[in-house]
Amino acid sequence: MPPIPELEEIRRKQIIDAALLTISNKGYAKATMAEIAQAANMSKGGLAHYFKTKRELFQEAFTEFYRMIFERVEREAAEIEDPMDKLLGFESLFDAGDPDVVWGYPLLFDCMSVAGRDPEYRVLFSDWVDKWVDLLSRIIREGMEAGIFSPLKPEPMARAISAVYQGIATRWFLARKDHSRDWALESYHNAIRGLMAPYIIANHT
Amino acid sequence: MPPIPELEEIRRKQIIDAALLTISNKGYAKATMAEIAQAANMSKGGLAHYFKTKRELFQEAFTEFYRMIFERVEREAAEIEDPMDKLLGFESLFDAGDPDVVWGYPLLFDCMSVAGRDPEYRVLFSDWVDKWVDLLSRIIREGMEAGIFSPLKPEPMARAISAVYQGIATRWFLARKDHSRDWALESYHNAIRGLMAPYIIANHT
DNA sequence: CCCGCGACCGACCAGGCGTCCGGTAAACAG
DNA sequence: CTGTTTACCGGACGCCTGGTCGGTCGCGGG
Repeated sequence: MPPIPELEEIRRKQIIDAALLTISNKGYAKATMAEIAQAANMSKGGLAHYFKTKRELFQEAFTEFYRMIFERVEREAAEIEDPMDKLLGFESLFDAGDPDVVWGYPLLFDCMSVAGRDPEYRVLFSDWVDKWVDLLSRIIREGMEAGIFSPLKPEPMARAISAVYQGIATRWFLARKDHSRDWALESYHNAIRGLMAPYIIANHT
Repeated sequence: MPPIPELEEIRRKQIIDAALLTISNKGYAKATMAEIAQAANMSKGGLAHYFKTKRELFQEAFTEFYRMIFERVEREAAEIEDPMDKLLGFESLFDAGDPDVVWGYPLLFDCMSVAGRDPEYRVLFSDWVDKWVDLLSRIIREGMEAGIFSPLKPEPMARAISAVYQGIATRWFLARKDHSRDWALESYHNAIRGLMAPYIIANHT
C-alpha cells in the first residue's frame, strides 16, 4: 500500500537526523518532541506515528549517531598503513571545524550524564566504547603480527588508549581556552606512546 | 534581627547538601525544587527564601561540591612524600565504596553535559579543572626542585595527567563490567609513567 | 465511484514544573 | 502593647511537555 516502499526508512532517518540536531543544540532534557517534529518538517502527530515515545526516539538517535561516527573513524583508520601511526592518527577528533565533532561531543556528554543513572543508557555507552576497543584491538594485533609490537594483551591496552583519547578530547572540547588543539595532539601522542613504549620493538623513528 | 546570626549559613549549607543529594539521585534535569525542599526539611517557600532560582541553587551546589572534593584530594596528596608517588596516588578516585565518589561522578557528568551548551557552566568546569591543574603543577614543580624530574613545563603536563585521570575514571565508573578497578589503576599508572618517563632522572625504583 | 487504509495533522489533555504571593508566628524595638 | 522585620509556609498560577485521539487526505483496489 505505501506509495514508496522505502518511505518508512526515509522518514525515520529524517526524524533521527532532526532529533540529533535538536538534542545537540538544546540538550537531551530540553529537546522537545514538538521541536524535533518541526525540525523534521513534520507535525507532532506525524512524529508519533513513527516513534511512540521520546525515550525510544532518543535511544535510536544515539545508536545511529554512534554508528555513523564509528563508520567514519574506521574509514579514516583504514587509510593509514603503520599500526603505530594508526593508534596516533585520530586527529579528526580534535577538529573544531568538523560539524560531526562540534555536535558530537555534547551528545556524548548527554549520553554519559544519563548513563550515570540509567542502565539502558549505560549499555549504549558500553557499546560505543566496545566499538572503539574492537577497532583499537585490531590495530594492536596487526602490529603484533607485523612484528612491530612485542606480545601484549590487546584489549586492556585498547581500553586504556581509548580512555586517554576521551579524557583529553573532553578537556579540549569543554575548556578549549586552556587546552589548545596543539596541547591535545601532543598530550595524547605522548600518553599513547608512553603506554605503548614497553612493547615497541626498537627499529622505529 | 535573626535569632542566630549564623542561621543563614547553616540553612544554605543544609539546602545545598539536599540539592547535591537530590541531583545526584535524579539527575540535573529531573531534580525538582519541591524534592530538594523536602530533602532539606523545608517548604518550597522556605527554599525560595534562600535561593531565588533553580539555576542559582544548582550553580552554588556544584561549586560547593567541587570545593569539598578538592579539599579532600589535597589533604590526601599532602600525606604522600615522593612527588612521583603523589602523581600516581589518587587511588581514592576509584573507590566504589566511597560515597563521595559514588555520587560525585554523576554530578561531574551532569556538569559536563550542561557545560556543552552553557558558558556559565563551562567556566564552572574550567575552574574545577584548574584546581586539579594547580595541584598537579605544584607536585611537578616540587619534583623538579627535588631533582627527581628534569626540567619540564608543569602546566601542560599537569593538564595531560589530569585529563588521563578523568578519561580512565569515566570508563571505570560508567562501564565497570569491562573496566575493573585493577584495569583502571594499572592503566593510569602506565599512562602517567609513560607521560613522565622522559623527565624522570634515573635513580628510581 | 466508493471503500479502506496508511500517512499525517494539530488540537487537546493531564500532569508536572518553577516561581510568586499572601499569610503567620516569633523576635525584637520603641 | 504595637509595629516591623525576618524566617518560613504551602497553595495558586501560568507555562510547558509528552502523549493521545479524532479527523483529513490521497491513493490503490474493487
